[in-house]
Amino acid sequence: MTPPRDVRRAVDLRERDRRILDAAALAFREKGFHGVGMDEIGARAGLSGPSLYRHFSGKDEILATLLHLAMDELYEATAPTGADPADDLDRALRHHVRFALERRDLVVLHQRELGNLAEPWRPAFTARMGHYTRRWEELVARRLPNLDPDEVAAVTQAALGTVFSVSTWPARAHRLATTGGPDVVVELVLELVHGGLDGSLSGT
Amino acid sequence: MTPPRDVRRAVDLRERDRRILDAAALAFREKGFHGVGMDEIGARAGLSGPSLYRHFSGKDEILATLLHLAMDELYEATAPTGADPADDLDRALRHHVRFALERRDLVVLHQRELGNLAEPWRPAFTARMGHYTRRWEELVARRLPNLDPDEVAAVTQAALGTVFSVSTWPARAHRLATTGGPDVVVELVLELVHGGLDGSLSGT
DNA sequence: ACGGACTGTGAACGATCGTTATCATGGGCG
DNA sequence: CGCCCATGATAACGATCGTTCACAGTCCGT
Repeated sequence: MTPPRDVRRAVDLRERDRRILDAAALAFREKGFHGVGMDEIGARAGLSGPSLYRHFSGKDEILATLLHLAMDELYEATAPTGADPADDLDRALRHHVRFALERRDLVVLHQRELGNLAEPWRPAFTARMGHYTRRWEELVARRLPNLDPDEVAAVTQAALGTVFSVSTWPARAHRLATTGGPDVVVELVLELVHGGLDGSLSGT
Repeated sequence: MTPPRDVRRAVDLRERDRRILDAAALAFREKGFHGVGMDEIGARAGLSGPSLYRHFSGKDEILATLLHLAMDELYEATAPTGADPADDLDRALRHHVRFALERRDLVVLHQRELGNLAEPWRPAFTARMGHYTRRWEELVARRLPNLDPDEVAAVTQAALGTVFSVSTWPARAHRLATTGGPDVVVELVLELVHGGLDGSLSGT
């Protein structure tokens, strides 16, 4: 009998693969995709470099898998419920800030290593990115109906920039999360973003 | 007679060096520091790979020079005039947004390649980064006096994340700048940031 | 005109990279 | 037990990297 799968997720993994991916994500965040060798990824995961090829077809697939993992999480968070537009946007923002706090490695990769995604993974991922961006712009457009499409796109990117910056905050700014817990950071960022969007309600 | 220099700037260059640096900045932005070879940098600048060593001691120094160039521009923009704190913050923000639009390559490097800065350039640049961050936090703290230091650090990073996101906006969002000119983007981003900061005036 | 400093080139070196080949080990099952 | 497939390790290959070397052309002061 085939094991049950969550069809909406592009990636499903065994436990050993997760160790490899976690090690790779951390290493990629620290030194960049091209700055880390297969031997180092293997060593961090507790095995040798060439053994990684028993789990992935190569370094490129490891990166592609990590980017898809991040996209799984981020895309789901943008699902509209059809209810109050402001609630949908608020929920998406909260989920993103929390994810940027808990999986800094994945979010940093999503910001920095998109350009290093190789064939044949690039087209499929570019398509997913398109859907993701369109959903975000819908969330923003519903909240700010009097903006034209270019403005919606810009405001969306600015808001995402604010949210994702959490994953690159230096230790000084990150202390807020370690002392007060993640919720403190979530509320602070949401206050900033919502305040900015409220100010943009004035129209063109 | 020694040529006159602007002492506040860490970097001063001849014209040929600028071509090399521009080519390197563009290549680094597209493929990442480790993803570009010296031969490619040279080819983009109109010469061969080994010729670059007539102008720089190596690849690491090219990156270090680029990061210092970005820091020259960004640090100057954070100078307080002692006048109205709100004006100082506003001027710094405007300068940063405009710089993130005009020199996307340098700003992207400043965001992504700090970790690839090698010895012996790392300590000096880390020190400059510290001064830069502290000046920014002062600008924010003067504008929001009832925030504690950790909150100031977090709000500062979030605002910088918003501003610097401009340099990574995709084409869709960037069309605002090509159709309406850079000022449209500057005003939009400033409205977002100021709106967020106003909302945070409510205190802890 | 001569000599040296400056700036360019192609060839080549050692190191490291991603990947493959080859072999060892061990658990599940006839 | 004997077999096999999954999973590990070591050695090695070709490619590419950053860098150095040896050399050629050009400009300029004497």
